[in-house]
Amino acid sequence: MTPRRKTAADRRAEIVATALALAGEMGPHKVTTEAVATRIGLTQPAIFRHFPRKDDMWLAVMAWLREQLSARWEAALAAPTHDALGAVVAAHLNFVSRLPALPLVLLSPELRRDCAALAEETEHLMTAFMAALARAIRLDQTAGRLSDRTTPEDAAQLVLAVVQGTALRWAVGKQGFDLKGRGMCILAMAITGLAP
Amino acid sequence: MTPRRKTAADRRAEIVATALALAGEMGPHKVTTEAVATRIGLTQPAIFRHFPRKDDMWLAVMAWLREQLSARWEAALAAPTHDALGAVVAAHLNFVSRLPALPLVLLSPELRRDCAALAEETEHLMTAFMAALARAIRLDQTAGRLSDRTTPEDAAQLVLAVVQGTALRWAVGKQGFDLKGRGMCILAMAITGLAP
DNA sequence: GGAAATAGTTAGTTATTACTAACTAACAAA
DNA sequence: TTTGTTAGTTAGTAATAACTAACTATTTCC
Repeated sequence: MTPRRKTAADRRAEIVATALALAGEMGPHKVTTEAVATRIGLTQPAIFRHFPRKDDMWLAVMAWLREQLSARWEAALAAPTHDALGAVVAAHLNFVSRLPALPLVLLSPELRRDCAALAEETEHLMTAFMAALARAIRLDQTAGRLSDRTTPEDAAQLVLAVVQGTALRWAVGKQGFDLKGRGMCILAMAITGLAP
Repeated sequence: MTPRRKTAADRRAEIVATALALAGEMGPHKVTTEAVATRIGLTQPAIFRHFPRKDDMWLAVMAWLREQLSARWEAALAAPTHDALGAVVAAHLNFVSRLPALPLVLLSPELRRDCAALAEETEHLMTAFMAALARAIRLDQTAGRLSDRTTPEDAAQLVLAVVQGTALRWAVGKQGFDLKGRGMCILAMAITGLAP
């Protein structure tokens, strides 16, 4: 087997994408360097030319996720809309729908076990998401679409819990329902509230 | 090292407790039979006298969790209170506070990877929790403490997402905040709603 | 076209970990 | 006291998976 050579940058990107895909299919822990390599059509040690430690591969995955996600949050916040919070959450859920691995990778204690840097990266990602949610909520509050009896930061905690809880149940339950549909519906309930 | 012999039932219980403790300390995946055995003070193959496959150990863990949790949910539902939903959620969070492993074990894709029985058990546990939440919500609805514009089942999805999302963030974030306090606070927001 | 750089290969090492085989020692009942 | 049952041991196997060393082949640049 002699595959076409690619530039290191292309190959790195390919490895990152493959790791994410495999994580979605069989859980982050089952993503071995062997599995990644054979899916791409390489031999296993080839992975180590691009990522000296396996953890470096996961770090690259996290970096990619962070880029992608924050780009989408920003786009949703920038677009003029009558529902900033809904736009951000919808953008997020849309992206996650196509990447079942995301909640698993983000929240996998397996991956964080020895690699402190990885744990930090996921913390960053979550706080960045919280910040985006808080910004959206503030926008909606000043527009009078959301109440300002709670601070944007507190409200963001509620929304984050709703989104992550739903996404995780969707991911571990083998994607048994429409994530975006259900997620937006639950968010609507959280906005309306359960009180009479 | 010749430890006191225990009855098989006692030893099984000890192994289950130890597995849970270790899962909380270093993640479910790091819970090897060796780690469990040495913490107890046994040799590694002794584990296999009590659980022929390692998966059987996790199944026993799940069964124990299910017993404990449903007992607490039932107790909370049975006790006369002016806030059934709050009581159930508080009981749940109280229990989880003392067992950081619970969200990890419940939602770990690692554990479910090959063992279908384990995946089923966790499904059961989650649906049982949903059912308990729905019952509590129905009680509060008929008492006029919650609105009945949403079905108890739909509302339970919101509460489940809130509880699981919060618990998971607490567990992976190394228990960096007071789970019960924060959780009840977020639940209160979900009940009040974010709308003006 | 030749040389340097580099993507990739083959062949292996080391560590970990679930699991087994065969034996031993404690306990319980006759 | 003896005898069967069973909790536990020691020693070892097979498989997996991260990582390394040394070599090869394909680009790219002069």
